[in-house]
Amino acid sequence: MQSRNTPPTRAGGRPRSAEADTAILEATRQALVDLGWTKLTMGDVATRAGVAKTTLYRRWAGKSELVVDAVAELFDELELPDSGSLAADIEGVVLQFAALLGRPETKTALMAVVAESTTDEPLRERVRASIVDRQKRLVLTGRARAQARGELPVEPDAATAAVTADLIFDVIAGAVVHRALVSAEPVDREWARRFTLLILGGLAAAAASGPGA
Amino acid sequence: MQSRNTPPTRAGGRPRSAEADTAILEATRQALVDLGWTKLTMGDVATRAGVAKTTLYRRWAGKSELVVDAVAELFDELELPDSGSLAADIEGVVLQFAALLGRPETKTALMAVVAESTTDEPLRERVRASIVDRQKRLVLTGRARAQARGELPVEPDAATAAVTADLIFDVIAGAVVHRALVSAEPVDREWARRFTLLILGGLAAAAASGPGA
DNA sequence: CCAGTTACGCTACGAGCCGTAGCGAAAGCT
DNA sequence: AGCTTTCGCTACGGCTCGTAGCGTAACTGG
Repeated sequence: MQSRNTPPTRAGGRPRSAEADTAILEATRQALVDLGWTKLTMGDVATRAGVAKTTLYRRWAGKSELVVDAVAELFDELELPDSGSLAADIEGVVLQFAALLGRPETKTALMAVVAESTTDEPLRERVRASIVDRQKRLVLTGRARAQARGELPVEPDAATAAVTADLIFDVIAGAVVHRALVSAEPVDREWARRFTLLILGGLAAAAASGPGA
Repeated sequence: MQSRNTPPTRAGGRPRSAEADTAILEATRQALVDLGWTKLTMGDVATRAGVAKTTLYRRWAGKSELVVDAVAELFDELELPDSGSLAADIEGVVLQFAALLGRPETKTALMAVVAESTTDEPLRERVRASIVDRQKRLVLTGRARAQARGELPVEPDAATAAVTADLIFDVIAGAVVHRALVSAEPVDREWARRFTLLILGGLAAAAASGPGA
């Protein structure tokens, strides 16, 4: 995964402990659950992981980078089972995102690192590579399947196809994040269903469909 | 606006300086621009505003509450000119949101306070009342206009109508925020146009429409 | 005019966290 | 062996936090 910072020079000495790495990341996630982003401190994580504070700073520049790597591992679990239809795939993506955002460690960390990244370009790139792209994969997969089934038109020009994919991704991920973290309302099957109707059929379709199945 | 904490007991003594209030909030916004959320400190804001640090703590519990009030004032400017059609109104809402999110003080502060609010319920309520509801107004206005024009069906049941409104709001606000802050790509007229097509006509319509007008 | 009440500026303080330096010991490689 | 890098530990200056204490300023009611 190339999470930690690579040692500045080449090999030849004592190798970095892989156990320490996993212990630190696990301790970071647990600290996020217990304390939240703000009250999480480097010293506390070191104590929890059973390593010295200096060891953390040898591998990560600071709290933001550490937390990004810690939560990024959770996004590895994301997977999209082929459910046979575009509508079902969208609901699947939505519920997958929602499950991750429901976890307390993700909830408190995700917005915080995004906030940091608005004034820290390298961090933003790290967030993109470690977290955002992992989400995006799901959307691209679902889109490719839908095109294979003939449910969505294939865009011949690669550039405009990429623009469309970006648009779709921002709409889906943005809506789920906003619902879960800003509105702080549950992203359940019912919400996913109505959201899917909106995305597939547009505003009028979503408004016309009542609460029933 | 009822931004600061009301004095605990009733009147009778020296009133709080209104000039200090505006100076503090203005200094807070400027500090957000210069330093960003993380490096902003209460002491620094006090110095910029020309007041004592203790004066800040008499009115706000901490950095989060202060920043919420400081950026909330910016959201007062939000207004939706009646542009005659639902499509144009949606583009208007999107560009209004985008203009606010483009400001450096809003950019760095908004995600930060949302992150804080995930582990601080009173703060979340404050964010909702001061910021989110101000955005929501625009969406509700546009929706009502569209229904008056016959562009959207009127939902008779108040409960389901509210659910639909919440859904639409999360989709629009979420997409804009995600595009601007997570993907960190510009929300320009072209993007607003394509987004509007997607919201109005659904996925297939958005994909079918090429880059041209 | 004068007592009562509240806000203000200022100073000072203990507490906590940051990020780094310096040390001796451990663990690999050639 | 000898070299190189990591590790745990301790200690440190610097910064921010949030509060306490004081004398002064501003406004109100008798």
